[in-house]
Amino acid sequence: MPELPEVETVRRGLEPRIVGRRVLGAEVRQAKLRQPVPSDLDARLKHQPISAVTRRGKYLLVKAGRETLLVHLGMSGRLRLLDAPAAPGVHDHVDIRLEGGLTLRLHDPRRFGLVGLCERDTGAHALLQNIGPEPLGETFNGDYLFRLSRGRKAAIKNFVMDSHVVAGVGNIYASEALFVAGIRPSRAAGRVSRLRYANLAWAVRTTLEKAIAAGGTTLRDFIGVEGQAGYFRQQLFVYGRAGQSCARCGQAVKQQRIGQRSSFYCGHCQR
DNA sequence: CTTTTGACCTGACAGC
DNA sequence: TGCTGTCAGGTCAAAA
Repeated sequence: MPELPEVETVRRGLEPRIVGRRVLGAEVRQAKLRQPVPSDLDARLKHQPISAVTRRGKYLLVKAGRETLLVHLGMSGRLRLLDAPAAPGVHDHVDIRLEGGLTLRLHDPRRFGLVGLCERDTGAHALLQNIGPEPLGETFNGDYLFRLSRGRKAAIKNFVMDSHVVAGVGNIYASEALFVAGIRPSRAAGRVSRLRYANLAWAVRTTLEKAIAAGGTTLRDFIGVEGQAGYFRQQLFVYGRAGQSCARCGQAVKQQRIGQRSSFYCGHCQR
């Protein structure tokens, strides 16, 4: 479900409400997520004061004392911040209880999400070790993509969705950015010019920024921490719009499977 | 090294 | 009303 803009929406919703509060305890009802939820989650988080909520790619990091809680929402994860205790429903796997009667609750039907703890003090975690640059950061640009892509034969859509190449770009925003940049998603990554990579880097950045401004994209699962939907869906050019007309040229948007994932593009505007 | 495939899960929906 | 197959905002290890 959630790509970078959705996780950033969650982060922005959480930060002002939980920073400064202490963790009272953690309840794990289902430990079998993408990785097992640490059995000492409660012991290590209890009494710790939350000092920051940050993001790395699609990972959310909650700094609590010397510990750092790591959360990933996978395909179907939702994080809600409850103002009052409420009985857990199906797929409500983890609760983090905070001062002030707040509960941070992870709901994840497919259980591709993840709740973990980083190394004490350093905040390091194996899953964060080899992630590419932040697409909204300074080191991400066309030259970086151009250099890294030389000799690569894989489709450029897979290339930009590779978390080792750039963090946080998933199936929706890869399709959208490639449309904005005018590049066909099936094109070999190594056969795209420096200039077009500059366009793509810009397209990725602006697409993500606009999506964040809209509170993310709600297709089915995604909601913010207060339960609100994101409305970037209304601004999608191609994703999920197969057969509908391209906003730029009017031709029907096409759908094609690339690397097991649905991809959407305009055959006229994207080469 | 790069690329592809299969695995991990549940739920919604289409078609029979 | 079932049943079956397909699809879904992700990611990783293993195989090729």
